[in-house]
Amino acid sequence: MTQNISQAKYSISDLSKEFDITTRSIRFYEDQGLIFPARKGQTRIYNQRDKVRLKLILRGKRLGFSLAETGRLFELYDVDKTSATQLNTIMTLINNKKNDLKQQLEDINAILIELNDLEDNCKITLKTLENT
Amino acid sequence: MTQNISQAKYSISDLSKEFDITTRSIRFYEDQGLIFPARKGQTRIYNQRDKVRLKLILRGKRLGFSLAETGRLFELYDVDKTSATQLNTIMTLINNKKNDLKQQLEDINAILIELNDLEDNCKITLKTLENT
DNA sequence: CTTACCCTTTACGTTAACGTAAACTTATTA
DNA sequence: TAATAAGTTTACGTTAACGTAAAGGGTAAG
Repeated sequence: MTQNISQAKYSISDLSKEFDITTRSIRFYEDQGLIFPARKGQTRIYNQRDKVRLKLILRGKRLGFSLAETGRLFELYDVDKTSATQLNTIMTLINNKKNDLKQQLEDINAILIELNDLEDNCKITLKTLENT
Repeated sequence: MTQNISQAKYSISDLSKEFDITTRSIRFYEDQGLIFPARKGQTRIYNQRDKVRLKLILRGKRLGFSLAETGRLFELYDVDKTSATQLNTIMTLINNKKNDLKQQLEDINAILIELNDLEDNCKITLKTLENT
């Protein structure tokens, strides 16, 4: 009783429009081993999994991750069939990444504070200008 | 009564060591107009202001800012002698940046949650391996 | 004086992440 | 059937952010 669970399928231009990136970029990510869409003939067919990966790739980019880094993060998700030593290696990687991200959180909060100060200064200066 | 307030001075290699970057990078940032150290002869002399800027440049990099973006942020700090319309433009820029950063905060929190899940899975798998 | 070290400028090389163009296949529409 | 649209591969071009090497000046120690 193998049900044909209807999986959503997308063309490359579908995803291109949805994520507002070029098809060139999408093919490039495949080239770098980050996604591996199915093929119908030679045409690429993307499914939900590919879509999620694209979303993660773009999120990574916003955070300044290289494609290689994002690729390594993807690998971390295939934890099955790994030995204890491998698991420990993975946990080290995870903790490194977490520390990076915590540093980024600090950075962002610092900049936000500065930007708020700047904004306040602008407002004050504006008030001053109005009173002339 | 012009006091000679003793300003700290640094050589390029001082800063290179302190921030763990190459002198090439430091000169490059100057090339891009992000810092403008004084000169003694043709040797660069850096002061506290330059040091702060370097710190900000590196923080920007950690957040995925391009040097050009960081440069634009630096310009925002010179708010003096600007007209009201300019101030409004600046405040728009500030708000755009703030929105970007808030998006990054969301991104980072999302990834941190995923990493924690991953870590939990690793731990569980490790426990399982121990019980064999 | 020369050796060593730190500084300088000039300039070509390198990597990541695509842009862009050429040349071609497949499918749909007029 | 011819044109249009969307897909493909191949491959050279581009930009940012430095790396790296060459060629040289300034000064302090041996």
